Amino acid sequence: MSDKNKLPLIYQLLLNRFGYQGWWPIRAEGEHNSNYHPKDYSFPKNDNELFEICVGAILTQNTSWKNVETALLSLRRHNAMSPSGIKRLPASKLAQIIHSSGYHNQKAKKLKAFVDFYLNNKGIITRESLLNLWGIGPETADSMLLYGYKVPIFVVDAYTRRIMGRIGFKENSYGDIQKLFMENLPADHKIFNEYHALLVELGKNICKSKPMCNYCPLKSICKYGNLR
DNA sequence: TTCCAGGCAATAC
DNA sequence: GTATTGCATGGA
Repeated sequence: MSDKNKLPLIYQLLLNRFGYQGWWPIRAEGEHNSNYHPKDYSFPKNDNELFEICVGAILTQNTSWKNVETALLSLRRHNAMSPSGIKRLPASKLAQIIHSSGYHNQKAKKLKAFVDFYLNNKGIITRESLLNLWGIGPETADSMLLYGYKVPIFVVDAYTRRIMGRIGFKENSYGDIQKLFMENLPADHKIFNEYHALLVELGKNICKSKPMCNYCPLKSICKYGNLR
């Protein structure tokens, strides 16, 4: 099997093992916490939910979602989970509120920069314009576009790179890996959504820095797994 | 104690 | 142009 033909197969194997993931975790009407909503691709349903996804995308940079969740709760408690709420706060105060997410001084500055942009560009958000902002790189921009704006663009993260590298794909840069997925799968935001979430699930639980290949649903097609 | 987490910008070479 | 370093909290 050629490498490219593996992409749909990997998706099926991951889906069979882990099931639908229901990303992006979001606090819906009447819910207290951010929750996953498997097989429901209607989120975000409004501007508040969209904004919350964008905030989460910035806060989760190189940080566990658990720490981000604490920071999101803190923002809500301080009445600051909105563009105006964040704009009104001094960066130092904002940093205190989100401290559990780590890098809180940097992330406070990133949130401020994003909010200014967001308020000045209602609804018109391009990848390029996001990348021009201080604090937003390719993964954060693509996460906002895919999970917030339902744009069919593939999100590449550290897990994706590790997993694809171990399986034996030669593509290594963000752009090359992204192209690999986008040129060999239907351009459907629901599929890109699940696929990325499933890769995270595999990377978190099995294809860790110390991989547990014996439990891996991809063992049969993985170069690294077959060496073990 | 050490390592790692749903990156990015600044700096060094 | 690529490699390294600083940013920081919290759980395993």
